[in-house]
Amino acid sequence: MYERKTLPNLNCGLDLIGEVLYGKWKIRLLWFINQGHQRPSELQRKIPDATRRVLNIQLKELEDHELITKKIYPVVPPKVEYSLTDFGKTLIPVIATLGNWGDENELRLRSVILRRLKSESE
Amino acid sequence: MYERKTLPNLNCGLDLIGEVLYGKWKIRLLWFINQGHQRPSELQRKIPDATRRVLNIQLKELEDHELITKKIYPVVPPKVEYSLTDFGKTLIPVIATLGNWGDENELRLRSVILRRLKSESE
DNA sequence: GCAATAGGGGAAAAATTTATCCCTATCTGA
DNA sequence: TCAGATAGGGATAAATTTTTCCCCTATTGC
Repeated sequence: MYERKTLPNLNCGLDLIGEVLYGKWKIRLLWFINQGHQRPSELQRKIPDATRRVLNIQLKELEDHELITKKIYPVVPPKVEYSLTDFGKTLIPVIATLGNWGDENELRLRSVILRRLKSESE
Repeated sequence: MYERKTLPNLNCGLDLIGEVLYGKWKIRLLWFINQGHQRPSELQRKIPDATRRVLNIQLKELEDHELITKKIYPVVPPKVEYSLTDFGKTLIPVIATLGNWGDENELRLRSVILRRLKSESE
């Protein structure tokens, strides 16, 4: 595992939430787990652009941060289920706020993002 | 400037907001600009851990995404002021939601984040 | 014996983001 | 005249994150 060389800032609320939510797929993982897609293979199907590996890594981080729990059923073939902790559930409205802003401004966002991408590649 | 090799996902609101808010200092930049700290040197003082360079780069991205505007006064020494656009202002409540969650859970977050950092370095 | 299933993990490479270093310019104040 | 404030940029290095590739577990069914 990669070991940080510089310590993160933990000065304010924004630093703190950033520390647990940063990660390309974490927010989506929380969202889908909340929607009842709890098994690793389901999550992979919901997020096909991420590799299995990264999802595992980010799920582990979410677990370490006590936002989700992992339940391993001792059966064969293995069965694993992730659930939000009570703490993790308190994040759902926050994530909803983010998603709503994105949805409400979809057209404009798509436009400015694509414009910037194009100008970069010139 | 670095040129992306893979296109970002822009499927849902979460993807879209992520695209404009990802960046280590962007949220803080928006926050401080909203609080009236509009000049680059002020912003640097507010965010001493970031280098001048990164702040400039991220400010440029925020500008390209139409969240802020940059006004250059033709004086010497140079004077520059950033302001939120109307679009950018709509993000403030969203950022407040993030910061509030972080503040409300400060102790717990600090604890789980530090625990994870320690276990990493073993 | 072999494939399918369901879940993982290590090592190294690639992608991406941030940081470092050094440079430009002008004016003010000591 | 030199230091410091103001704002900025290019090149390169370092840090960090994500992807790729290949491997492992154990059981069931054929």
